[in-house]
Amino acid sequence: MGASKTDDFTNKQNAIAIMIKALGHPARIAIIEHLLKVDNCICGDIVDMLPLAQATVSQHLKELRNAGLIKGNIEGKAICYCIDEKAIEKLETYFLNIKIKLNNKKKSCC
Amino acid sequence: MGASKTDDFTNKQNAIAIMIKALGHPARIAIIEHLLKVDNCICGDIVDMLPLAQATVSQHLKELRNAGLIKGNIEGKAICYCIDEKAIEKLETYFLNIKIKLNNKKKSCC
DNA sequence: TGTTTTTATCGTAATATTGCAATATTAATT
DNA sequence: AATTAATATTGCAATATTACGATAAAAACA
Repeated sequence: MGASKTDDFTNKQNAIAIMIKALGHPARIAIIEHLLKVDNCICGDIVDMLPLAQATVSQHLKELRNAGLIKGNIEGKAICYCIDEKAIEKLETYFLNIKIKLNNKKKSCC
Repeated sequence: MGASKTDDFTNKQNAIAIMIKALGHPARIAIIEHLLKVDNCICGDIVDMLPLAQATVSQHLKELRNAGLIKGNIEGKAICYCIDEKAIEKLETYFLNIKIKLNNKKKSCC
C-alpha cells in the first residue's frame, strides 16, 4: 500500500491531519519560524536561509501553501510568502481543546 | 533521496517536527481523539474502533509512542495506552507562541 | 503444560516523500 | 524584442510510509 485510507476517517480528522502533516518536516518548521522572525518574506530569502536547493524549497513552500499554512503574494517579480494566521489559530485551538479535555478527565489510567 | 536533511536543522526544529509528523495521519488523529473520549484505553478497543488491521494499528501506536505522544502500561495481558499530557502541552505551547508572535507583528506583508 | 488472548514484529507490495539538476515560466528591465 | 531575475515545474533516484497477512511473543487461564 502506502496510501492512507482517508475515506474511513471523518472530514475533520482528515483536514486536521493534512494541516499537521504539512508541518511535520524540519524544513517546513524552519520556514514557518523564519517567516515569524522577518518582516519581509520574499521567497528568495527563504531559499538563502535554508540548506536546500531552490527547487526543494519551492516544493516545501507549495506543500505549506496547499495545506493553507502560508499564502503568497506576487510582488513584482518576487513572491512574498506569509503565515496564514487563521491556520495557526486552528492548530492552536485544536491542541488547546485536547489539553482542556485532558484536564477535565478524572480517571487517568496510565 | 527521500530522507530529510535533519543535520542541517536545529535540534528543536527536528524535535518538534518529529512530534508533529507523528500526528500527521488521520488514523493517528483518530487514535488520539479516541483516547480522549474513553476512560479505559485498551489497545484492543482501538483496533476495534479503527477500520484498519490489527498489525497496522499496532504500527500507528508505535509511532505515537516513539514520538512521545502516548504511553502504554501493561495491564494483565492487555496494554493500556494513554495520551501523554506533557507532549500535548508542548504542541499547544508551540502554536500558542506562534500565534502570540503573529499578533505582535506590526508589519504584515500579505 | 497446553491453550487462549492480546499485542508486537516480520516480510512484502504499493504508494508517498524528499531532494536535486535541468528546464520552464513569469515579470521586470534594457 | 531580448535579457535578466525570481519562482515553479518536471523528471528522476533514493528512501520512507502505509497497509496487511502471517507469525512470534507474553501473559493469563484451563
